[in-house]
Amino acid sequence: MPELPEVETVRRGLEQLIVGRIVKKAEAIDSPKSFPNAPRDVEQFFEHAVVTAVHRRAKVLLIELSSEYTVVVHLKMTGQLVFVGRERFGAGHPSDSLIGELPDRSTRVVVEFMDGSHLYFNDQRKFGWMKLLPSLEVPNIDFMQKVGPEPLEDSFTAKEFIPRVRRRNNTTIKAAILDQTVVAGVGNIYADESLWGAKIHPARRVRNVSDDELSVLLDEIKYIMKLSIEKGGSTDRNYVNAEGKRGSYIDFARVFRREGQGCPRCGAIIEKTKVAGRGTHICPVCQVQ
DNA sequence: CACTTGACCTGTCCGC
DNA sequence: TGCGGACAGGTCAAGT
Repeated sequence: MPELPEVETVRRGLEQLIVGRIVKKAEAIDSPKSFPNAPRDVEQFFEHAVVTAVHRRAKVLLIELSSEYTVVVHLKMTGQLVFVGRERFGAGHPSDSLIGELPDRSTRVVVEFMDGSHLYFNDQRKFGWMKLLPSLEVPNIDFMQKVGPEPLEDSFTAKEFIPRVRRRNNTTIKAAILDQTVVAGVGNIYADESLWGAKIHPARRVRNVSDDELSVLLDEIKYIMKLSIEKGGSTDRNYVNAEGKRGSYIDFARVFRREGQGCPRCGAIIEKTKVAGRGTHICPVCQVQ
């Protein structure tokens, strides 16, 4: 669900909404797992800290504070970071918001700013997490050391992509591009969409996929992710941006969640199967096993 | 070592 | 209407 385009959309929203705001306090609600080192040990690093920047690496958000600490957030499946300005209280809800009054029962962490606005970390399934780390330590954490290159960097070309995928030569192409150490940010939606774009069956072994096909696949990954960012990401179930609003990429999806409908390229009926343990959508004509 | 599977959770949907 | 079970999918630990 939140994959690279969704996390990037949240990042852009937060950059507009919370940079420059001063934290009053942060509170973890009822779920130590969502915020392993909160609240007692971390309060002093939040209090009166100014939000200086919001960055993204792969599917992780990095909210930098003037206290030289960084809030690291992974939304996993159902995580949301929603900002609510003071003006929203009493003003009713925007009609395009997917969420109601906050906090609600999925709220795990509440950050209150000095001006009365709030940032809510909601997570229905509790897979997501927030951690407060010294900013200097962030590049050294295990995740940062292992995660692969950003696919949208212009410097990331087929020349870098192909050998990284071929490290997983013995598995399926879908499993390979879902591997975050191969390339950052691809999840189930954009794996299916880009493999359809490149006319590659997700269950094919990497060793049976040519370099030319991998090159096309990288182009498709870049194209799909850029398009999805333009559309504000995919709202399949839970995903919302920093204003609580849905993204519209799913309306443009060619195969994801479109089983039983016609392939936009050839008209054949799109099928749903399982590859790499995930629900997988294919055109049985365009994507030959 | 490389790869696959199961666990982590909860809400939703489907069939009985 | 209620209930059990399957399903959703990002990541990591455990298993093959």
